[in-house]
Amino acid sequence: MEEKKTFYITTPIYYPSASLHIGHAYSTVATDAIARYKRQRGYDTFFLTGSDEHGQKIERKAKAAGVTPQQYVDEIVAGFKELWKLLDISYDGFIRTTDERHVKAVQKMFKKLYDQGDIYKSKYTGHYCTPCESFWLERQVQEAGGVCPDCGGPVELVKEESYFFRLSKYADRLIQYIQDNPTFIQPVSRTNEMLQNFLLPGLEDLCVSRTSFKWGIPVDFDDKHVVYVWLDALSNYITALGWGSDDDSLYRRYWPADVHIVGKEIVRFHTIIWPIMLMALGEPLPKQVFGHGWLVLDGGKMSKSKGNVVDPVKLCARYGVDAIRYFLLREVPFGSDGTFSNEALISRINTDLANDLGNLLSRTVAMIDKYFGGLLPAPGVAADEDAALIQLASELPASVDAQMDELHIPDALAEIWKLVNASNKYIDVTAPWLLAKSEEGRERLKTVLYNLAENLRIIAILLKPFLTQTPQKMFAQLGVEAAQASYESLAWGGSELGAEVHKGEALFPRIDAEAELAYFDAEAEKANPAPAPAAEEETDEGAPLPQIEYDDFAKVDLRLAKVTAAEEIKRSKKLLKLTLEAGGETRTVVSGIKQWYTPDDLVGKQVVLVANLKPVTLCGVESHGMILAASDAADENLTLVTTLSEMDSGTKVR
RNA sequence: CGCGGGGUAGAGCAGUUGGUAGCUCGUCGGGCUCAUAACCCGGAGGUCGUAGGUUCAAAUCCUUCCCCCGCAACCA
Repeated sequence: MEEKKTFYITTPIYYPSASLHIGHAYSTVATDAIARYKRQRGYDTFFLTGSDEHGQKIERKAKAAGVTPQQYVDEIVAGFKELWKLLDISYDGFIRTTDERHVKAVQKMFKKLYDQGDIYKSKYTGHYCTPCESFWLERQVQEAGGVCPDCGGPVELVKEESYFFRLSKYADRLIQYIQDNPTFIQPVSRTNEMLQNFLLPGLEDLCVSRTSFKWGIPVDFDDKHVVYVWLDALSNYITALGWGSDDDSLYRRYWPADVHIVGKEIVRFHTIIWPIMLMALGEPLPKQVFGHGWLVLDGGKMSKSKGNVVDPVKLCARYGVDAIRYFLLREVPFGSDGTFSNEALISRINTDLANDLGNLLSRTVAMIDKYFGGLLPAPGVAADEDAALIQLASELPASVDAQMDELHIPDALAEIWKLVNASNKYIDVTAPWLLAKSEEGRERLKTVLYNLAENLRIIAILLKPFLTQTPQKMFAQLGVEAAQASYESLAWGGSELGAEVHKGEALFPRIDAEAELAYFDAEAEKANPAPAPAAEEETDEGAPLPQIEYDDFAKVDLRLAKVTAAEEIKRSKKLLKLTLEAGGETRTVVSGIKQWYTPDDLVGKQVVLVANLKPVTLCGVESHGMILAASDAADENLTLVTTLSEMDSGTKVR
């Protein structure tokens, strides 16, 4: 008995700290379409999705909500599953990183890697905020301005004990693998990015445990530690198949994965950390990692405060699942970024779905109804214009395959639409309404309508992986029985003669674009009443800080200083290196004002210096203090603070 | 000179083994009346970011510069 070829495909596992938006829907719908396509072509397919549920952020959010972390994620993950149900996502497995099977397998994996020396215990220094009980990296603290990123309070330098994974040990092997397998990272442009940016410069070992929070998988031989993010999350792709459990039959059947579909932001982890984990475990690597682009919103990035978060649930309710699936699959080249806008969505629905496909079905069925009493006639007289049409229809499956083999989903749909468009044109050329007027014309008319019905049947079958409801509706109107609706019956001429057609509802009612856009505006207005959308950052920054004592203020040593020299820091987009003179003392200050000032602008100017700020190194230059500037929240405008009249430098400012 | 991607008709994009610049939407005009004011045909609209080079021939190859977008490192 010959075994069916297997196909294993995955989405990323999503983080349940908030509801999913259209971007998550995009990844998942695309993966679903590929999975359905492979199943249709006879592959023994396994499609995995899931949720990545651990980490400090979840722990905190749960605490804030007054529930346990488990309760918190349970609720959100239930929402994930609802959305996937709504979008007709045909996953075969749903892995949660809180699943017992996953927890056990990760512990086993951790132990194995530790025992063989690929994970080792070490210490690293970082910053600890006592009130928050949080541990922060140097970088995070710096980004927050030298304070706790969460509460804004002081942090203390501590050493935390951690486990580290020896990425460096396997780097050479991975580089070799990537070079030997040019299709491993897709699109190929990402291959260079990974090699040049991360692999060739050298990998640092990865911190894989934490002691600063508890919501994670405990390291079973050292219970102060929980497994930290990547080891936990990435391993889902094999733990879901039973790796490391008593029953690993799925693992043996499906691994290695044929393709991991991921967003471009996590290509790096899937093409560096994940393969190295597998190498260390002695398991085969996935055949391909495909990084797709993002749906960028028309008015900029999605943000709650802009009121432009696109909620897939609402869209489906308004336009139907297939309209949304079609838009996601068709609009954006798979692998590039694309724009999401209400205009583009409406345009796609109206042009492709309503005008082209829906109307083609409608006019075909109406004519069969009108001219032949609703019964599909046997072909009568053939004519020259038939041959090209039939050939196009016959070759269509292969054309679709050629695109799907490369995961060119939008192009596969475009191939199908070639037949839709050719059919519409065929009606125009053959002019059935004229044929209906004469007896000999009616013989020809039989052929024309048969050909149209047959095209529509083939189109519907080929659409099945992409649209989940429309093909059924088409079959119902065309009177196509289940036996003729399968992929196996795809060959030209499969429509049953005398089948009874049924005029039905429009597949996709045309949308009044103007009215619809007005509706969206009204919704946005409701969700986000005047005054004009305030950016999240703005509200944060604009909010008054708590009152302080004069003593607190007096701790800041502000001085006038004169800029004696200024130069760009080449490696940096933002930084200028300034040499200041203040009361006879010379010091170097690094300031993020490159965007607004050139060195020449600054030399000779009097500025206000925060003289007693702890020194810090930025882009390799040590900075002693900072200079004051006013800037708006969006960082569009910035101006340095100076004096109305010049005073001696070093003069105290208060 | 950190890495990478991109600059082609009003918009969004194809087009790189070099050989008369194409698609979708929009726009203008025409046709048709079976159909969801849908469908079909045609026109207008581009010195292919800039400057130079190779060539009989460059969107395509080489070099210069400009601009945009990610990533990385940075607003003390």
